[in-house]
Amino acid sequence: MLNILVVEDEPAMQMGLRDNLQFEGFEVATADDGEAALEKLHHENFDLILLDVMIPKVSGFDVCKTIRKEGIETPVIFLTAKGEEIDKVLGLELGADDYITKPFSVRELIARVKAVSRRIKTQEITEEKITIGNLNLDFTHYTAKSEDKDVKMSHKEMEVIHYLWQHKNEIVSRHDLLEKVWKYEAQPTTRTVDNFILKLRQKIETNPNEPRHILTVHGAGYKLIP
Amino acid sequence: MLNILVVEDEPAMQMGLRDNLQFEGFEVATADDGEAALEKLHHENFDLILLDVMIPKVSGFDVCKTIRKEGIETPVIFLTAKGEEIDKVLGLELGADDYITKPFSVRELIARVKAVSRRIKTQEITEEKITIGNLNLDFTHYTAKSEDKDVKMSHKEMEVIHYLWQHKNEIVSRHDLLEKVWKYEAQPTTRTVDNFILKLRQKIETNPNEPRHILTVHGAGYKLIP
DNA sequence: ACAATCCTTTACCGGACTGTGACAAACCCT
DNA sequence: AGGGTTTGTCACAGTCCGGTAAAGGATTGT
Repeated sequence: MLNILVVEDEPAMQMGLRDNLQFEGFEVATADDGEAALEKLHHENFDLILLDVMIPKVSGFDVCKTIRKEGIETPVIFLTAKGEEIDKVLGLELGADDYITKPFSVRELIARVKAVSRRIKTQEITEEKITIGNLNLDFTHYTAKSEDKDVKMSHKEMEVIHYLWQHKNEIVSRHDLLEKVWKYEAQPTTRTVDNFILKLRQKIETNPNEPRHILTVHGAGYKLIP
Repeated sequence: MLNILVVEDEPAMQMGLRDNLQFEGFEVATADDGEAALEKLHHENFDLILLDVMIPKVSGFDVCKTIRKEGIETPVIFLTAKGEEIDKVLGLELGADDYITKPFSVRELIARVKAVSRRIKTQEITEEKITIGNLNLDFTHYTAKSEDKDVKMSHKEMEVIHYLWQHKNEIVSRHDLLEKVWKYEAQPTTRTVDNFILKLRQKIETNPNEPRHILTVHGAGYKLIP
C-alpha cells in the first residue's frame, strides 16, 4: 500500500489524519514541522505527502521547494487554511499535485488521496515487473517466475525483496529491514533477517554460495544488485 | 476500438488531441463547446470523454453534471488549466474518472486514456457471460451452468465471484471483499468470506482440494485465475 | 406461524510461515 | 596466526492463518 507522510503541527489534526488514512489502508508517517519533514524525506521514500502550509521552522512551501530542488518528485497535496494564497501554491511551480482548504471533510480528503494514488499506481505499473538474477518478480500480483516456472514466494519474502529493490545498489542494514519490513516491533539480535536473505538467495541466485545479486556488506548489511 | 469524444474549443489543442489519439488507434469525435458536446452525446454513444473545463456556452463541469443527471455514465477525463478549481472536479460527485492539468505531455494523456480504457474494457467483459473452470456464469441473469446443468448460485455468491472476476489475476484481500461486497460492515474476525470461497470452489473447481482458479495467497487474500 | 433458504458465526484442525537458537564458517583486526 | 565478531545454515517449535463442518440467526415466501 501507499506510504504517506503527514506534515502537520496541530496534534488533533495530525492524529485525525493519521487515523483516517490508516483506516483506509495507507501507511502513515508524521512530522510536526518543516525541519522534521525534510529529515524524514531524506531518509525514507514516500509515495505521497500531505503538507500543511503553516508549520513551524520551515514552511510547507519551502519544504516543497527544497525537495523539488533535490530531485524528489513525490506528489504533494497542500493543506491550506482559507484565505492563504493558493495561487502561489499552484502557480509557483512548486510542483504540488493538489491542494485542499481547511476545514475539509474527511471524505473529501480521502477522495483526493485516492485520486492521486490512482495516478501514482498507473504510473508505477511499468515499474512493478522486475528481474533479478534469473527470477522475474511481479509486485502487482505478488508472483514470481523463473524460466516460466512459478516460484512460490511468501508474502514477507516479497516484502523483503521489494524493499531491497527500492534501495537497490544501496547498503541496507538489518536494522532498516526490521524497521521497515517488520514494522518497528521485534528487535531481535537474531538470525531472522539472515534467514530471509538465505531463502531469497536460494531463489534468485544461480549459485547461492557465491551470491552475485544479494551481496553481504560485512558489518553493515546487504546490497541488492539487479 | 474505443470511441472518444474530445470537447475543446482551442483549435490547435483540439487537433493535437485528435491526431494523437487517432494515431493510437482510437476513434475520435470533436466538439467545440458545451452545447455541441451535449448534442453529440445525445445522439451517439461514446466510451470516453475528454472534457475541457473552460469552454464556451456550457462549461465542462455543467456538461458532466448534465449527462450524469441523464443517466449517461460515460467516463470523463477533465482537462483543466493550472489554477482552475480542481476542487470541483475532484468533488467526484460529478463522476469524473480522472483529470489532467495543462500543459500536459501527450504521453501522459495517452497513458491516462489507456488506463481508463483498460478499466472500461474489463468492465465491459464483465457484462457478458464468462467461464471460470467448468462453470459458465451469466451476470446479466445471475445464473450459472456447468455442462448444461443449471447450478444454483445465491445472490451473494454471484457478487463475490463477480468482484473476483473484476479483479482477476490480482490479489483480493478479505478486507476488500468485506468492504466492497458486504458494504463496509462486519469485522474481519470472521470466517464468512472463507465460507463463500469454500462454496465457490466446490462449484468452480474440478478438484476443490487443489484449487486451480481460486487461489489462496497466504496472509493476503485470494486470487482468481480464470 | 412455519418452513425453507441463505447468511453469519463458532469451533476445531491441519498446515504454512516465521522466529529462535545452536553451530559452523567467514571475516576483520591486532 | 589467533581471537573475537559477524554471517551462513539448519532444524525445530510456536504462532498465526486458512479450510471445513456444523450450529445459530435472519430473511423470505407460503
